[in-house]
Amino acid sequence: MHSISEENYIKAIYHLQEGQALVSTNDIAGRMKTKASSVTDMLKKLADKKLAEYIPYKGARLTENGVLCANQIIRKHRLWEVFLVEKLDFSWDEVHDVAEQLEHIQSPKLTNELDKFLNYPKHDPHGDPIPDSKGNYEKYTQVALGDLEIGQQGVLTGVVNTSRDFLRYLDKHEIKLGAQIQLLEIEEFDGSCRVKSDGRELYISKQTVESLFVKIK
Amino acid sequence: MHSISEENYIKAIYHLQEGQALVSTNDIAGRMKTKASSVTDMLKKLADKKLAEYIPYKGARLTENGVLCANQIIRKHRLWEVFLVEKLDFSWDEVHDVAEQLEHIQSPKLTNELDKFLNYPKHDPHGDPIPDSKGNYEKYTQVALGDLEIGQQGVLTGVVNTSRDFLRYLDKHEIKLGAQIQLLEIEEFDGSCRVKSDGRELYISKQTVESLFVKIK
DNA sequence: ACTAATTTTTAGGTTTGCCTAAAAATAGAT
DNA sequence: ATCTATTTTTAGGCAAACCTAAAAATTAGT
Repeated sequence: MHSISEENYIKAIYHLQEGQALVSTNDIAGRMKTKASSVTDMLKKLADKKLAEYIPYKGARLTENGVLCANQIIRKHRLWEVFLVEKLDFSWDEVHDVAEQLEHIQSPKLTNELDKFLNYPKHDPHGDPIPDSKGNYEKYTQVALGDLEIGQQGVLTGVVNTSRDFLRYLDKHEIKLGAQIQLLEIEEFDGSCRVKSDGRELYISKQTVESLFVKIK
Repeated sequence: MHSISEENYIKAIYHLQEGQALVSTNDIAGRMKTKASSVTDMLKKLADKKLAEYIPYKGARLTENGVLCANQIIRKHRLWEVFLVEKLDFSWDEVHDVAEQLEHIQSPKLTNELDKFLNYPKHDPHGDPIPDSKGNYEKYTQVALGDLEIGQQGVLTGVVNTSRDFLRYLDKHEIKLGAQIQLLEIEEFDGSCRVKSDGRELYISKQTVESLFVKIK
């Protein structure tokens, strides 16, 4: 098995290697809030364990095994987030730190039973997809709310910005994931939008529009 | 906060100090499956943190603070056990290892919300009492099934032996916690008993009788 | 292309929690 | 009461995961 520290590095590399061919030591250090020298130590260890390929001075990326491992951690993280929000009345902005702890619990049975208990959710409360027990997840087309055509509608599936303030703002205006949302008008002057969600019309700022993702058919 | 290792020692001392004035280094080492020298190291640290009193060569016991801490860990452990059995279809004999991991998750909100979600259970699936958020728990009189008077009845509240085999045996014979159980007869010759549980009469061995606890009024 | 700036690695150190082996203290037996 | 056996502590080490500071490699500017 892998230590919690190893798992955290795996997760960090996974998120950083999106697109990138190789992830730099410094980028990992930034994300992990450690020093570059600590990252070098760990990269050697992950390479020894065949979880990452590591080319000194060039960078690293996860092997197939490493990606599999990352998917399992992310699966657990996101399932726990669903649990916290749906069953224990946590709000979006409170789940992250706890899920960060829960994602390291080792018990395939626990993970799979939790998945069943939650009715095999496909997305977490932020709209991010939840990998299944084999590591596969739904890669639907997400598009920024602001990129919809006027009059077009979609289902709110995710947020880019996960700052506490932003999530509180959404809660306050009762903008919920899974809600149908329709773009009615874009104000030329400041980029703000008039949208319709759950039957209510509301105005939202350019910044908010850019932080919301919708799934379109 | 306390490390996972510290928490495990606190829990071990708590369980061992029942009755005892002081718990010996060796007893702790036995329960923790470590060496006595490691225990000495940790006792010094716990004493520094005012979680235990430690008298070299004599032994240790938890301070009031240490007991409070132990109660919180036990609270979490037992709440998670209820969750696993009631919500995720785990059986008695599968919950321990997972609960052992989950008990270290740090989030008072999580613990209290879980408690609420489970409807403030008073006992875990083994019949052990669950401390409330202040560390108080119901100390009812538990008595070994074999110590009942002939004809007396009680509610099955706990098991001493938690070996897989034993728990499976109970499941197989549908002997469940919370069931009303009445002692009908003790066989002089081998100590086995005739009991009545949930309307069914069954014979159980001396060994089993000694491993079952009942709550009497 | 060569030097300067940046990035990355190496070397050596710290803390936590464990270990073994030896020394010290306590408990038990006669 | 003394000697032996057991328990406990001390001393010194090891691995994981972090750190700082210095050295080495890479990248970038002109």
